[in-house]
Order: sequence, then structure tokens, then C-alpha cells
Amino acid sequence: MNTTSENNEVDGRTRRARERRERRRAQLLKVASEVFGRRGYRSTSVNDVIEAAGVARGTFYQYFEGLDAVFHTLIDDFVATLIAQVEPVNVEGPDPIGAMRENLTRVVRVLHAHPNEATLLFREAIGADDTVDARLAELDAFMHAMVVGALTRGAAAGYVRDVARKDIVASAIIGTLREVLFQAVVTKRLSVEDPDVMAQAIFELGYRGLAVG
Amino acid sequence: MNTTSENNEVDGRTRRARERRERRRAQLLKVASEVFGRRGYRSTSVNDVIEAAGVARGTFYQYFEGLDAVFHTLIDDFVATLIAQVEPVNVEGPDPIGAMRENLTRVVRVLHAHPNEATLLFREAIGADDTVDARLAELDAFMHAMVVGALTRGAAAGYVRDVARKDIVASAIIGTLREVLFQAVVTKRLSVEDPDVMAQAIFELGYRGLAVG
Amino acid sequence: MNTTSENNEVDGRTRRARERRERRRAQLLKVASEVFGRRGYRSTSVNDVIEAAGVARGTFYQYFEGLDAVFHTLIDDFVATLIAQVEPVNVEGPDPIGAMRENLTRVVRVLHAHPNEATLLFREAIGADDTVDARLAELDAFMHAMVVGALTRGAAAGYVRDVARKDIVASAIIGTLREVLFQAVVTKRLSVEDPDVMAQAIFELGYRGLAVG
Amino acid sequence: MNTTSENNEVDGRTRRARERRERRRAQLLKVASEVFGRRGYRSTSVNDVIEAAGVARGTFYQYFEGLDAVFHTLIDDFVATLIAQVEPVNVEGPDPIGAMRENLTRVVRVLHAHPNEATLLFREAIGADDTVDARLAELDAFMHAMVVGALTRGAAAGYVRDVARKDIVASAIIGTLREVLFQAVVTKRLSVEDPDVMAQAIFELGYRGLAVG
DNA sequence: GATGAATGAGTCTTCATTCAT
DNA sequence: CATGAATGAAGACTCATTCAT
Repeated sequence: MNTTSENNEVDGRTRRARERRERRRAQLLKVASEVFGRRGYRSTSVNDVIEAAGVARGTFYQYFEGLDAVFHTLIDDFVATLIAQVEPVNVEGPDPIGAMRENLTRVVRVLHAHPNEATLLFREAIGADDTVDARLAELDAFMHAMVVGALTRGAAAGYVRDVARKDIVASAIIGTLREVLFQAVVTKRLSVEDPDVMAQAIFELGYRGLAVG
Repeated sequence: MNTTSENNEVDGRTRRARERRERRRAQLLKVASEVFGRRGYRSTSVNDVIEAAGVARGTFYQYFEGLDAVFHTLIDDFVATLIAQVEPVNVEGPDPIGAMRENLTRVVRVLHAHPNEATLLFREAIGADDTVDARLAELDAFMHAMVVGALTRGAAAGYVRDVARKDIVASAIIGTLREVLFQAVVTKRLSVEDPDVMAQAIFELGYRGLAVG
Repeated sequence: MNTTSENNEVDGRTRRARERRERRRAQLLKVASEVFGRRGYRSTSVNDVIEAAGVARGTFYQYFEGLDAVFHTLIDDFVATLIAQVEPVNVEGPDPIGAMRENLTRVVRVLHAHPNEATLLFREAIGADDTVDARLAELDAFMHAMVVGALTRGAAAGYVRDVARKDIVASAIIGTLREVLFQAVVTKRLSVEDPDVMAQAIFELGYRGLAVG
Repeated sequence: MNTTSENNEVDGRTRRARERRERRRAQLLKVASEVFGRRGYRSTSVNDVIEAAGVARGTFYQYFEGLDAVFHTLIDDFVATLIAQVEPVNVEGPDPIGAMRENLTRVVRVLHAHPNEATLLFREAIGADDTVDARLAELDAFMHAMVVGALTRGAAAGYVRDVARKDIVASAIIGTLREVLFQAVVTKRLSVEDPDVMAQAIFELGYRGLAVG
């Protein structure tokens, strides 16, 4: 019927409009992450982004409340993606150590594949603003809790030593990851071709330590 | 005599003037580091600093070219102080491991004693501007070279394992220190009363690893 | 058709936008020349101009890089207008002297019609800055070359005496024009109702001198 | 007597103090005129002057109210010096034309001998501020009246033509002098070795004009 | 929805002038 | 008197955000 077809037409229009909106939004995010990666978040202005995107000032503000919002979105999305790479390790499963290593490898691969976002996370997001700081603190807390849990369950299962200050050791392990990944992905001072090599080196250090024999 | 007393007076004036200048400069640096620590470098304006210091706009510019200069000075001074804590470790000496731990303990103490500056270094200085980035890169390179050297000489002397990727392991060790110190001194998420406890935990992890037995 | 009308609409918008921009720019230049004429370029601030124009700070900077740019534009435009009044005199034409006088008359009329700009040129532009100085030097050189050329060709054609130091005489003639115009148009110490009277007086002096008979 | 000798001593002290004051003041004026000549009055700051003079900020303000005062003093002194070169021409004396030329020659010599001050007068003083403008207007009026008087008396005595607009002709003559001197002394675009050559050229133009024969 | 001109708050920086030592 | 640190008014410039078209 007429009404139906009209409704369909309207629905079609609405859908297409929404899709266009989403494409625009995604494009703006992509361009922004490139510009942030190139010039640094703090020295990027709205101007830089709209020029790079070939879009008018007002258009930008129809999609985001401001540059902060873009930045927060990028950080949040990327943090979510990273967290999604981590699968809970069953300490009583067949190969818990291997499972951990696989988690690490997946995270490293995502960081390698998104160097702009990695740079944002490691370099730009630190001390940026309270909102981002809070988000990073959450990420930290998440990782910290996870590692402390793993240490606790691992020790109970007899897989790892029962260290006294699990909180310090957890921070130490996180710092290891953070720094190596930062140097490999962001500053490129460490040249690591294969993520597995990195995982291997880190695991050896963390698991066996530097003691001889 | 008259001439002498006049000369003395002039000298006295000059000396007192210079002293006053230096006190002012030091005061401004101190106040600035506090404000930076409180509000973050990037959201601090010259206004904030001069208000906190109780000083007129022009006065500030008589002592520093701008906020950047203050920030750079703080970073440079603090980096120099930190580096000065590190004494070269003689791997063939009686207790090289102990010497390393003492280096670490001294660094930790300085960071504890200057939480504002530590915050600047760990949180504010990252991605701030090219000059500071270069300075931090130097600090990184210095530490990295030191650790790689220690690993090499330690392995030659039979104190530590001869790991394959010394560069990755060095970054990992630096990351360990950085993160633990950051969490302990800046975010205070880790409560570490005694620097030696921290050193102990880190050493145990790095030296013996997590392997059982 | 739809597309066409849309295109037309877009074109119309673009055109109207450009026209508005040009009107704004012209308005700002006009207001600025008035303010400069009233308060003097050197004691005029951006504030003075935007207040007089009833425009916001940022608007001004969307059209000009700064007050300098406005000043340079005004000077350059006016110099171009003045130069455009001068037509080359064909010394072998029917009435070269009359042609010269017509050139002079046209220049005088333009100066009369734009007293603000004349003031800028005669009073404000001298010693203002290096850019303007260079521009004025060009204007000077242009006029000087023109007069020296006229003297040379005039002497060859037997119209004027063949003076020894054509360069000095050229400067003298230019000085004559400059000073009389300055006093008539800018300071209004000379009241000259009719440009032709001025031309007449100057020509008499220059052509016949003060000698009796 | 004691009192006398004391008074004498005091007088001596006072005198010497005054002399020192005057030497300082003269030195500051000299240095300032150099700096003004080099960097232009408008881009010279108190700083520039005291640095060039090797004197403290406060000292400067003990001798002058500000840079304006220095500038005004320099202009006033120089204008007075120039005016002092001009001796009234007795139109019924033996050689009134020669007397005028001598006046001109003396003025030219002073300008040659003080290029910094000449630059101030010709380039920096124009449109500088109301006080200077008024002073220059006085100088203009003085010269104008003098020339108009000379034209009137010269015409009455039959030495020169009785031109219709003596005011315009007077401005023209002054403009001649001003421009030629400006180009010769300040911009050095006219190279005039001998002041008499300049006087000769100007007089020829003014007296005989450009007419042939 | 897209556009881009207009806005004005916020910062930075200079420099003439004062005044305690 | 000489000194130079301190002052703060004045001005320049940027940039995130709004809104009429």
C-alpha cells in the first residue's frame, strides 16, 4: 500500500542517511588519528583535522563535541579492542603459560597494526586530561587485577613462585610490556620483526629471571 | 679606609643583588613545579604561576623566556640529579649486585623526595614538546646503554645469564623500574613505605624470575 | 532540473559568500584608513580599528595578518592608483608641456579625493617600517627616473634647458610637488581650491624660474 | 674664613657635580642620536639607549623623563642650530642673492655634519607625535614666512618676478630644499660631494627655471 | 546536513616607569 | 646619584565554538 511503500521509502532514506553519517564519522576518526599520530594530539587543532578531512568547521561539530571527544573516542575504542584480545587464562587448563603468551601476542599484533593509535595511547594520552587519565587508570586497574589474579592462581596451582609483593610484581610485569611495546611500536628504537621474538624474550626474563643456570 | 669601604659596599650590593636574583629564580622554579604537579604542565598558564608565586607578570619574564623554559629547566635539572645518583658498577668488584641495588635505592629516594618533579618526568614530559622529547630520549638512551653494558659485562663475568636479545631485556628492565616508580611515587596506587622493599621485589623478579624452585 | 537548481543554489551561495568577504575586507580597509588618518598609524592599535569597524577581534585577523598588512595594502593600493594617473608624455607630440600638466592635475585630484590615504603616504609612511620604506623608495625611483627621462628627452627636443645635474634637478622638482601637495592636502596650510591653480604656480616656477622678465 | 672656605668648597662641589651632570646628559643625547639614526626612533627602546650608553635604567630617568623627552630635545636643539645658520637677507644690500646662497650653504653644511640628526628631522620626526609635529610646524611656518617675505621684498626691489601665489611658490621652494637635502644627506641616493654644487643647481632651477635661453 | 564567517575569551609578551637599596 | 629588580598596563594573536544561510 501507499503508506507502506512510503514508510519503506522513509526507512530506506533514514537508513541510508544513518549509514552516511556513520561513514563520515568513521572517516573523521581515521583522519584525526592520522593527524594526531603525525603532529601529536596537543599540537593538533580542529583546523588541522578539518583540513586533512576536507570538511567544513561546522560539519566537524555536527559529529563531535570537540577535539577532546574525538580523542576520547579513539582512546576508548582502542582500549576496548586491546582488552578484547585478552582471553581469560584457565590456570588448570592444559597450557596456561602458552595461553598467556597467546594473549600477549594478540595484543602486540593489534598494536603493530595500529601504530597511530598505539602512539596516542602510549605517548599522547599520558597527562592529557582528567577524562583520559581516568580511562587509562581503569585500563591499568584491569591489567593489574588480571596479573595479580594470575599470580595468585598460578602460585596456588604451583605454576609460579609465590612472590611476597604481588602488587609490585604485577606493576613490574605491566611496565615490562608497556616499555618494550612503546619502544618497539612507537619510538621504533627496538626493532622487533616478529612479535613472537618479543614475547619469548619477555617471558624468558619474567619466568626464568637473569640468574645463571 | 673610604675607598675600601666603598668598594666593599659596592661588592656587598652586587653580591646581595645576585643572591636575591638566585633566590627569586629558585622560588619561581619551586612554585612552578608545584603548580605543574597540581594542574598539569599543559593546563598551566603563566598566569597560574605568577599568581601562585605572588609576582608580577613582567617579573616572570625577567627570569625565564616563557613557561617552556621553566619546564625545560625543571626537567633538565631533575634528570641531571637522577643521573648523578647512579654510580658505575664494577662488575668485578666485591658485590656488583648490591652496588646496582644501591644505585636503584638512591634513585628511588630522590624520586620520593621530589614527587612534583617525578610527576613532571613521568606524566607531563611525555609528548610535551620536541625539546623535552629529545631530552627524555637521551635519558632513555643513557639508561639503555648502561643496562645493556651491565648485561654484557655481567654475562662475561658469569654473574647473569647471557640472554639473546639484550636490547629487549634492557627495555624490559627499564620498563619495570619506570612503571613501579610511577605507580609508587606519582599515582600512589602502590604503597611502598620502604624503597628497599621495592628494590627487593624488583630484583627478585628480575634475577630469579617467576619459575618455581 | 533538480541538479541544476542545486548547482545554481550552491553557486549562488559561493558567489554571495565571496562578495560578502570582499565587502567586509573593503570596509575594514576603509575604516582603518580613517582611523590611521585620525590617530596616526603608529598610535593605532588593532583595538582601535575593530572598535571603529564594529567587528570582533578574530574577524579582523581573518582578513589581515595584522595591522602592518592593512597598512601595506593601503599604501600599495594607493601608490598603484597614483602611478596609474601618470601617462607617458610623448615629447614629440603636439603639447608635451600640457600633457605633463594634465598628469599632475590627475594626481592632485586623486590626492584631494583621498585625504586619508594621502596623509598615510606623506606623513605616516615615512620611516614606518622597512617594507613600506622599500615601497616608497620604489615610488621615488620611479618618479625620479621619469623626471630625469623627461629632462633628457626635453633637452634633446629643445623644449627645456640642458641642466648639468639632472639628478639634483629631478629631486628638486619632485620635492616641489611633494611639499606643495603635502601642505595643500594633508596639513591644509595652503588653501588651494582649484588644482589647476596649483599646477599653474608650480609650472611657472619650474619653467620660468624667479628671474625677472 | 671657615664659613667662606666651606662655602667655596661646597660651591666647587656643586659646580663639579653640575658639570658631571651636564656631561652625562650630553653623552646620553649623543648616544641616543646614534641609536635613533641606526635603528630608527620608533623601533628604539629605552633599553637600546641605556645599553649603548652603558648606563642603568634608573640613571636614564634621572636625566630625561623618557625617550620622548630625549627625542624632543634632539629635535629642538637641531632645529635651533639650523635656524641659527640663517642670517636675515638685506634685500637692499650689495648681494642679496649671494647672501641667500650663503644661508643655504651653511644649512647644508650643518646637515652634512650631523647626518643622524638630519635623519631624525627628515625621516623620524614626521608623524611621530603631536609635540614634535607642532615643533616641525613652527619650523615650517618660520621658513615659509621667511621665503614669502623674501619674495615680497625681492619683488618690491625688482630682484625677482612678482608671482601671484607667493604661498605656493614658497612651499615649492622649501620642498625643493627639503627633498634634495633628504636625498643627499639621509638616503644618499643623490651623491653630492660639494654643497656648493647643490646650491648652484637649486638656484639655477629656482632663478632661471627650465625654459630655454 | 553542510558551510564558513563571526565571535571573544584566553594567553603570551613587551616595555616604560617606579622605587628600595 | 647610580642601580636594576619589580611592576602592570597595553597590545598582539590564536582557536574552540556558534549560528545564519
